[in-house]
Amino acid sequence: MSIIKYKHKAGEEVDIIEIFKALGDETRMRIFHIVSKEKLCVCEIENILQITQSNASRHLTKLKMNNLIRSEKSAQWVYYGVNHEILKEFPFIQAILETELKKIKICQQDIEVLKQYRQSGISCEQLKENGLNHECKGE
Amino acid sequence: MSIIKYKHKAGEEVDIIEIFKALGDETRMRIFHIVSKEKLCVCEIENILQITQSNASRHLTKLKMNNLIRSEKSAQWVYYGVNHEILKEFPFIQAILETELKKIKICQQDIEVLKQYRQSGISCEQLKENGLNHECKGE
DNA sequence: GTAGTATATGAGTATAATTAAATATAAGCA
DNA sequence: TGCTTATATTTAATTATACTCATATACTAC
Repeated sequence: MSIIKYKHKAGEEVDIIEIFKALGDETRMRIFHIVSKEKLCVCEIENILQITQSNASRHLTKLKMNNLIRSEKSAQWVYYGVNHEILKEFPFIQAILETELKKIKICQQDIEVLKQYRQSGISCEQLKENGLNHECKGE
Repeated sequence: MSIIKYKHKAGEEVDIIEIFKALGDETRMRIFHIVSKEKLCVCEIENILQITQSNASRHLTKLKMNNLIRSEKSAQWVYYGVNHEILKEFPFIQAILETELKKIKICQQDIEVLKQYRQSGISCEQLKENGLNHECKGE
Protein backbone atom coordinates (compact mmCIF):
# COMPACT_ATOMS: atom_id res chain seq x y z
CA MET A 1 0.00 0.00 0.00
CA SER A 2 1.38 3.32 -1.05
CA ILE A 3 1.89 5.99 1.56
CA ILE A 4 1.49 8.83 -0.90
CA LYS A 5 -1.93 10.00 0.07
CA TYR A 6 -3.67 13.26 0.59
CA LYS A 7 -7.21 14.45 1.02
CA HIS A 8 -9.41 14.85 -1.99
CA LYS A 9 -11.39 18.08 -2.25
CA ALA A 10 -14.64 16.20 -1.81
CA GLY A 11 -13.25 14.42 1.21
CA GLU A 12 -12.47 11.16 -0.56
CA GLU A 13 -9.00 9.79 -0.23
CA VAL A 14 -7.13 9.90 -3.48
CA ASP A 15 -3.77 8.42 -4.17
CA ILE A 16 -2.06 9.52 -7.31
CA ILE A 17 0.14 6.44 -7.35
CA GLU A 18 -2.96 4.27 -7.20
CA ILE A 19 -4.40 6.22 -10.11
CA PHE A 20 -1.31 5.41 -12.12
CA LYS A 21 -1.59 1.75 -11.19
CA ALA A 22 -5.26 1.74 -12.13
CA LEU A 23 -4.52 3.18 -15.56
CA GLY A 24 -1.36 1.10 -15.95
CA ASP A 25 -3.31 -1.84 -17.30
CA GLU A 26 -4.39 -2.07 -20.89
CA THR A 27 -7.87 -3.44 -20.21
CA ARG A 28 -8.61 -0.85 -17.54
CA MET A 29 -7.36 1.99 -19.73
CA ARG A 30 -9.62 0.76 -22.53
CA ILE A 31 -12.60 0.57 -20.17
CA PHE A 32 -11.87 4.03 -18.79
CA HIS A 33 -11.63 5.31 -22.35
CA ILE A 34 -14.97 3.94 -23.62
CA VAL A 35 -16.97 4.84 -20.52
CA SER A 36 -15.62 8.37 -20.87
CA LYS A 37 -17.36 8.50 -24.25
CA GLU A 38 -20.73 7.32 -22.96
CA LYS A 39 -22.25 5.48 -20.05
CA LEU A 40 -22.26 1.73 -20.55
CA CYS A 41 -23.46 -1.25 -18.59
CA VAL A 42 -21.19 -4.18 -17.76
CA CYS A 43 -22.49 -6.51 -20.46
CA GLU A 44 -21.92 -3.87 -23.11
CA ILE A 45 -18.36 -3.37 -21.92
CA GLU A 46 -17.77 -7.13 -21.98
CA ASN A 47 -18.92 -7.38 -25.57
CA ILE A 48 -17.18 -4.32 -26.90
CA LEU A 49 -13.85 -5.26 -25.33
CA GLN A 50 -14.35 -9.01 -25.69
CA ILE A 51 -13.54 -9.85 -22.10
CA THR A 52 -15.27 -12.06 -19.54
CA GLN A 53 -17.97 -10.76 -17.22
CA SER A 54 -16.00 -11.26 -14.02
CA ASN A 55 -12.95 -9.63 -15.54
CA ALA A 56 -14.95 -6.59 -16.60
CA SER A 57 -16.57 -6.34 -13.18
CA ARG A 58 -13.23 -6.56 -11.39
CA HIS A 59 -11.60 -3.85 -13.48
CA LEU A 60 -14.62 -1.60 -13.06
CA THR A 61 -14.39 -2.03 -9.31
CA LYS A 62 -10.75 -0.98 -9.31
CA LEU A 63 -11.43 2.08 -11.45
CA LYS A 64 -14.33 3.04 -9.21
CA MET A 65 -12.28 2.53 -6.03
CA ASN A 66 -9.91 5.17 -7.35
CA ASN A 67 -12.78 7.52 -8.19
CA LEU A 68 -12.01 7.44 -11.89
CA ILE A 69 -15.50 6.27 -12.77
CA ARG A 70 -18.96 6.36 -11.22
CA SER A 71 -21.83 3.91 -11.38
CA GLU A 72 -25.58 4.19 -11.28
CA LYS A 73 -27.99 1.33 -11.06
CA SER A 74 -31.02 1.17 -13.32
CA ALA A 75 -33.22 -1.92 -13.00
CA GLN A 76 -30.87 -4.91 -13.17
CA TRP A 77 -28.20 -2.97 -15.03
CA VAL A 78 -25.33 -0.95 -13.62
CA TYR A 79 -24.17 1.88 -15.83
CA TYR A 80 -20.63 3.16 -15.56
CA GLY A 81 -19.40 6.55 -16.69
CA VAL A 82 -16.40 8.77 -16.11
CA ASN A 83 -16.30 10.72 -12.86
CA HIS A 84 -16.18 14.32 -14.00
CA GLU A 85 -15.09 15.45 -10.56
CA ILE A 86 -11.76 13.71 -10.89
CA LEU A 87 -11.16 15.26 -14.29
CA LYS A 88 -11.53 18.68 -12.70
CA GLU A 89 -9.30 17.67 -9.81
CA PHE A 90 -6.59 16.18 -12.05
CA PRO A 91 -6.53 17.95 -15.39
CA PHE A 92 -3.80 15.64 -16.63
CA ILE A 93 -6.32 12.79 -16.74
CA GLN A 94 -8.53 14.86 -18.99
CA ALA A 95 -5.51 15.49 -21.20
CA ILE A 96 -4.85 11.77 -21.49
CA LEU A 97 -8.43 11.10 -22.53
CA GLU A 98 -8.46 13.94 -25.02
CA THR A 99 -5.04 13.69 -26.60
CA GLU A 100 -3.12 10.54 -25.74
CA LEU A 101 -5.66 7.77 -26.14
CA LYS A 102 -6.65 9.06 -29.57
CA LYS A 103 -3.25 7.97 -30.83
CA ILE A 104 -3.65 4.41 -29.66
CA LYS A 105 -4.88 1.88 -32.18
CA ILE A 106 -6.85 -0.39 -29.89
CA CYS A 107 -8.64 2.58 -28.34
CA GLN A 108 -9.58 3.79 -31.81
CA GLN A 109 -10.91 0.32 -32.59
CA ASP A 110 -12.95 0.25 -29.39
CA ILE A 111 -14.62 3.49 -30.39
CA GLU A 112 -15.36 2.04 -33.81
CA VAL A 113 -16.99 -1.03 -32.27
CA LEU A 114 -18.97 1.18 -29.91
CA LYS A 115 -20.28 3.22 -32.87
CA GLN A 116 -21.25 0.07 -34.77
CA TYR A 117 -23.04 -1.20 -31.71
CA ARG A 118 -25.04 2.00 -31.41
CA GLN A 119 -25.83 2.11 -35.12
CA SER A 120 -26.91 -1.52 -35.15
CA GLY A 121 -29.73 -0.73 -32.78
CA ILE A 122 -29.01 -3.94 -30.87
CA SER A 123 -30.18 -3.64 -27.30
CA CYS A 124 -28.27 -4.66 -24.24
CA GLU A 125 -30.54 -7.71 -23.86
CA GLN A 126 -29.84 -9.02 -27.38
CA LEU A 127 -26.11 -8.71 -26.97
CA LYS A 128 -25.73 -11.94 -25.07
CA GLU A 129 -27.41 -14.10 -27.74
CA ASN A 130 -25.91 -12.55 -30.85
CA GLY A 131 -22.83 -10.89 -29.48
CA LEU A 132 -21.19 -8.14 -31.45
CA ASN A 133 -19.99 -9.51 -34.74
CA HIS A 134 -16.81 -7.54 -35.16
CA GLU A 135 -16.18 -8.93 -38.65
CA CYS A 136 -19.47 -8.82 -40.57
CA LYS A 137 -20.52 -5.27 -39.86
CA GLY A 138 -22.36 -5.04 -43.20
CA GLU A 139 -25.00 -7.64 -42.45
CA MET B 1 3.25 -7.28 -22.41
CA SER B 2 0.95 -4.52 -23.50
CA ILE B 3 0.06 -4.24 -27.16
CA ILE B 4 -0.68 -0.54 -26.97
CA LYS B 5 2.34 0.72 -28.83
CA TYR B 6 3.06 3.32 -31.39
CA LYS B 7 6.10 5.02 -32.78
CA HIS B 8 7.75 7.79 -30.86
CA LYS B 9 8.66 10.91 -32.81
CA ALA B 10 12.32 10.15 -32.40
CA GLY B 11 11.82 6.58 -33.59
CA GLU B 12 11.88 5.02 -30.15
CA GLU B 13 9.02 2.78 -29.20
CA VAL B 14 6.87 4.25 -26.48
CA ASP B 15 4.00 2.59 -24.74
CA ILE B 16 1.74 4.81 -22.72
CA ILE B 17 0.52 1.89 -20.61
CA GLU B 18 4.12 1.08 -19.74
CA ILE B 19 4.64 4.72 -18.77
CA PHE B 20 1.72 4.42 -16.37
CA LYS B 21 3.15 1.23 -14.93
CA ALA B 22 6.55 2.85 -14.55
CA LEU B 23 5.08 5.78 -12.63
CA GLY B 24 2.62 3.56 -10.75
CA ASP B 25 5.19 2.76 -8.11
CA GLU B 26 5.97 5.06 -5.24
CA THR B 27 9.74 4.63 -5.31
CA ARG B 28 9.95 5.16 -9.06
CA MET B 29 7.72 8.21 -8.91
CA ARG B 30 9.96 9.65 -6.19
CA ILE B 31 13.07 8.95 -8.26
CA PHE B 32 11.50 10.48 -11.36
CA HIS B 33 10.57 13.50 -9.29
CA ILE B 34 14.00 14.21 -7.82
CA VAL B 35 15.95 13.59 -11.04
CA SER B 36 13.58 16.03 -12.73
CA LYS B 37 14.90 18.68 -10.31
CA GLU B 38 18.56 17.98 -11.01
CA LYS B 39 20.83 15.30 -12.38
CA LEU B 40 21.89 12.83 -9.72
CA CYS B 41 24.10 9.79 -9.62
CA VAL B 42 22.88 6.47 -8.27
CA CYS B 43 24.57 6.73 -4.88
CA GLU B 44 23.00 10.12 -4.31
CA ILE B 45 19.56 8.75 -5.15
CA GLU B 46 20.12 5.82 -2.78
CA ASN B 47 20.95 8.13 0.07
CA ILE B 48 18.26 10.69 -0.51
CA LEU B 49 15.52 8.09 -0.82
CA GLN B 50 17.07 5.66 1.68
CA ILE B 51 16.91 2.64 -0.59
CA THR B 52 19.44 -0.03 -1.47
CA GLN B 53 21.83 0.33 -4.38
CA SER B 54 20.43 -2.52 -6.42
CA ASN B 55 16.91 -1.34 -5.84
CA ALA B 56 17.77 2.15 -7.05
CA SER B 57 19.55 0.77 -10.07
CA ARG B 58 16.63 -1.47 -11.02
CA HIS B 59 14.07 1.32 -10.79
CA LEU B 60 16.31 3.64 -12.80
CA THR B 61 16.59 0.99 -15.49
CA LYS B 62 12.81 0.72 -15.74
CA LEU B 63 12.36 4.48 -15.95
CA LYS B 64 15.05 4.66 -18.61
CA MET B 65 13.54 1.80 -20.61
CA ASN B 66 10.41 3.88 -20.92
CA ASN B 67 12.37 6.96 -21.95
CA LEU B 68 11.29 8.90 -18.90
CA ILE B 69 14.87 9.57 -17.86
CA ARG B 70 18.27 9.71 -19.53
CA SER B 71 21.70 8.79 -18.24
CA GLU B 72 25.17 10.02 -18.89
CA LYS B 73 28.31 8.44 -17.63
CA SER B 74 31.05 10.55 -16.09
CA ALA B 75 34.07 8.68 -14.72
CA GLN B 76 32.67 5.86 -12.57
CA TRP B 77 29.41 7.68 -11.94
CA VAL B 78 26.24 7.52 -13.96
CA TYR B 79 24.11 10.62 -13.77
CA TYR B 80 20.39 10.40 -14.34
CA GLY B 81 18.10 13.25 -15.34
CA VAL B 82 14.65 13.69 -16.83
CA ASN B 83 14.30 13.15 -20.56
CA HIS B 84 13.05 16.48 -21.79
CA GLU B 85 11.99 14.95 -25.11
CA ILE B 86 9.31 12.89 -23.44
CA LEU B 87 7.97 15.93 -21.61
CA LYS B 88 7.47 17.61 -24.96
CA GLU B 89 5.91 14.48 -26.42
CA PHE B 90 3.58 13.94 -23.44
CA PRO B 91 2.68 17.26 -21.85
CA PHE B 92 0.64 15.48 -19.19
CA ILE B 93 3.85 14.16 -17.67
CA GLN B 94 5.15 17.70 -17.36
CA ALA B 95 1.86 18.62 -15.68
CA ILE B 96 2.29 15.84 -13.13
CA LEU B 97 5.80 17.00 -12.30
CA GLU B 98 4.75 20.61 -12.03
CA THR B 99 1.42 20.39 -10.25
CA GLU B 100 0.59 16.97 -8.83
CA LEU B 101 3.81 15.90 -7.14
CA LYS B 102 4.02 19.20 -5.31
CA LYS B 103 0.99 18.17 -3.30
CA ILE B 104 2.54 14.92 -2.12
CA LYS B 105 4.21 14.93 1.27
CA ILE B 106 6.98 12.43 0.62
CA CYS B 107 7.95 14.21 -2.58
CA GLN B 108 8.18 17.49 -0.68
CA GLN B 109 10.37 15.76 1.88
CA ASP B 110 12.64 14.36 -0.81
CA ILE B 111 13.18 17.86 -2.17
CA GLU B 112 14.01 19.06 1.34
CA VAL B 113 16.58 16.31 1.78
CA LEU B 114 18.05 17.10 -1.63
CA LYS B 115 18.41 20.76 -0.66
CA GLN B 116 20.10 19.86 2.62
CA TYR B 117 22.46 17.58 0.78
CA ARG B 118 23.44 20.35 -1.63
CA GLN B 119 23.85 22.91 1.14
CA SER B 120 25.94 20.55 3.25
CA GLY B 121 28.59 20.51 0.54
CA ILE B 122 29.03 16.78 1.05
CA SER B 123 30.39 15.20 -2.09
CA CYS B 124 29.15 12.02 -3.67
CA GLU B 125 32.29 10.22 -2.44
CA GLN B 126 31.71 11.15 1.20
CA LEU B 127 28.12 10.03 1.14
CA LYS B 128 28.91 6.38 1.54
CA GLU B 129 30.93 6.87 4.75
CA ASN B 130 28.74 9.42 6.48
CA GLY B 131 25.41 8.98 4.80
CA LEU B 132 22.85 11.72 4.91
CA ASN B 133 21.84 12.39 8.47
CA HIS B 134 18.17 13.10 8.05
CA GLU B 135 17.67 13.87 11.72
CA CYS B 136 20.50 16.18 12.86
CA LYS B 137 20.45 18.73 10.07
CA GLY B 138 21.76 21.46 12.37
CA GLU B 139 25.13 19.86 13.13
C1' DG C 1 49.19 -5.07 -13.22
C1' DT C 2 46.30 -4.56 -8.14
C1' DA C 3 42.95 -2.35 -5.09
C1' DG C 4 38.94 0.19 -4.49
C1' DT C 5 34.54 2.22 -5.92
C1' DA C 6 30.09 2.86 -8.70
C1' DT C 7 26.80 0.64 -11.07
C1' DA C 8 24.43 -3.29 -13.21
C1' DT C 9 22.75 -7.85 -13.18
C1' DG C 10 21.49 -12.89 -11.64
C1' DA C 11 19.15 -15.76 -8.56
C1' DG C 12 15.85 -16.55 -5.21
C1' DT C 13 11.93 -15.19 -2.57
C1' DA C 14 7.83 -12.84 -1.16
C1' DT C 15 4.08 -10.31 -2.44
C1' DA C 16 0.67 -8.52 -5.54
C1' DA C 17 -2.08 -8.56 -9.82
C1' DT C 18 -4.65 -10.77 -13.50
C1' DT C 19 -7.47 -14.22 -14.99
C1' DA C 20 -11.36 -17.74 -15.48
C1' DA C 21 -14.70 -20.84 -13.47
C1' DA C 22 -18.06 -21.31 -10.24
C1' DT C 23 -21.12 -19.38 -7.02
C1' DA C 24 -23.86 -15.67 -4.72
C1' DT C 25 -26.81 -11.75 -4.86
C1' DA C 26 -30.30 -8.82 -6.62
C1' DA C 27 -33.59 -7.39 -9.82
C1' DG C 28 -37.23 -8.30 -13.42
C1' DC C 29 -40.92 -11.02 -15.21
C1' DA C 30 -44.35 -14.96 -15.82
C1' DT D 1 -43.95 -18.36 -6.15
C1' DG D 2 -40.21 -19.88 -9.51
C1' DC D 3 -37.29 -18.71 -13.53
C1' DT D 4 -34.17 -15.77 -15.94
C1' DT D 5 -30.72 -12.21 -16.31
C1' DA D 6 -27.08 -8.75 -14.73
C1' DT D 7 -23.60 -8.02 -11.74
C1' DA D 8 -20.51 -8.97 -7.88
C1' DT D 9 -17.65 -11.99 -5.39
C1' DT D 10 -15.18 -16.27 -3.96
C1' DT D 11 -11.76 -19.43 -5.14
C1' DA D 12 -7.76 -21.10 -7.25
C1' DA D 13 -4.19 -20.93 -10.74
C1' DT D 14 -1.05 -18.32 -13.20
C1' DT D 15 1.82 -14.55 -14.00
C1' DA D 16 4.13 -10.28 -12.90
C1' DT D 17 6.46 -7.24 -9.75
C1' DA D 18 9.55 -5.63 -6.06
C1' DC D 19 12.94 -6.68 -3.06
C1' DT D 20 17.47 -8.45 -1.11
C1' DC D 21 21.86 -10.74 -1.29
C1' DA D 22 25.55 -11.91 -3.91
C1' DT D 23 28.28 -11.41 -7.90
C1' DA D 24 29.86 -9.22 -12.28
C1' DT D 25 31.35 -5.28 -14.83
C1' DA D 26 33.52 -0.90 -15.64
C1' DC D 27 36.02 2.76 -14.26
C1' DT D 28 39.75 5.31 -11.31
C1' DA D 29 43.94 5.61 -9.05
C1' DC D 30 48.09 3.79 -7.71
